[in-house]
Amino acid sequence: MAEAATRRRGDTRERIQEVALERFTSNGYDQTSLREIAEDLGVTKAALYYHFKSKEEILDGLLSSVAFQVDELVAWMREETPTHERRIEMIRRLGDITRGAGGGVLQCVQQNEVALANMGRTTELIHHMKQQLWDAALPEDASIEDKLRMRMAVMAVLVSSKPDSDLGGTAEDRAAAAQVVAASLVP
Amino acid sequence: MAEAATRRRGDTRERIQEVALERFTSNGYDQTSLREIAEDLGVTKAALYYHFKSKEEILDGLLSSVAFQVDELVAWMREETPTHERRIEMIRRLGDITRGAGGGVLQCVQQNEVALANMGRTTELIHHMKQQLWDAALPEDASIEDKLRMRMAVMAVLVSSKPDSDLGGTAEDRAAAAQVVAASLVP
DNA sequence: GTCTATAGGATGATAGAC
DNA sequence: GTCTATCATCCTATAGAC
Repeated sequence: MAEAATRRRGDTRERIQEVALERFTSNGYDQTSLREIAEDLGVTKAALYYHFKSKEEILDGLLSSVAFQVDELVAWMREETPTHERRIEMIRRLGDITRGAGGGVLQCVQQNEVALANMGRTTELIHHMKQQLWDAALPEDASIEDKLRMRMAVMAVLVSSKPDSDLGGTAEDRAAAAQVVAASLVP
Repeated sequence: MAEAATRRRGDTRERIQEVALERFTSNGYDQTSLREIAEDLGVTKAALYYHFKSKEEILDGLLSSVAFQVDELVAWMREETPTHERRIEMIRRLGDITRGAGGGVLQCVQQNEVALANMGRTTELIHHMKQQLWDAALPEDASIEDKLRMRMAVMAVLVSSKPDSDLGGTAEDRAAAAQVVAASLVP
């Protein structure tokens, strides 16, 4: 059977993050209580507090894992001056991150935009991540239209990778369509 | 001085909706308590319950005001079979709604997507509104790419009308850029 | 229409036993 | 590492006086 069904002692921290990410994304950060997460895992709330010192820290743990991947992408982008082709490759790599391990975190961030917009450290982390991406992709004096195009290209990738997207088709179909649309958007 | 500063007795219902919309949009629906709204208005929580029978009903009131405008747009769209030009005009009209009276509601819906995704009646209302828009704009057998294009065009309009958008420029600049980008997206 | 007062419950978080 | 028990706080919502 699936390994997810086994008890998996010793990696409770990871299991907490898994369940939390899933619920934060589908039900929302605010609407997900620690009680729910604990019950899902078959432990008590108090157990969660042994692994994380607050609810926000559970989210921060998830964020920093993907922040590392975004930092790598930004660093790669900064190796050369950005061209149209390079920006397209950047979107492609972002798609890989979104579909890869921990990519659900980006979904989670997008789905909870407002909820995470007034949360101190978490908000700063997200804002910094986005800012770096935009700065690496476009010159600072880029036109409003180009900035908007770049943001929409990124959103196309995120929207299309939503599992319950009402676009239809398989995940692969949607990812392919997203790349085509994104390519036509990127300045 | 501004009329907003005057006491305006007798339209408490509207004032509640104004304040609620503002806070739902900027701070999030879940993170906005009725206590905050009441204090903002200089009344007590109990007073809110005289005008609305629940928190959700405050939101529903806002939603139905914009649902009417969307219904009109859908009806107009259905007068003729949709063409590229007609879809562009649809996006333009949607932009008018977004910037016009009650357009903030669309912002609010977008900003609180997850929070409003599991709320019974409210969720249905939103889902129905979106579904009608997509159905009116595209044939039901449209390709995934075309569906995605249409959705991104709408999102471009919404993103650009966000007041605190980090795109820079005036609201008019951003609206103009959004129309250009949307036009290049619409199938 | 607006108030005071309060019910009734959920939540994030902590203390301390095992 | 996980538990029981509990705290303090906040929330939505209601009852009833004015």
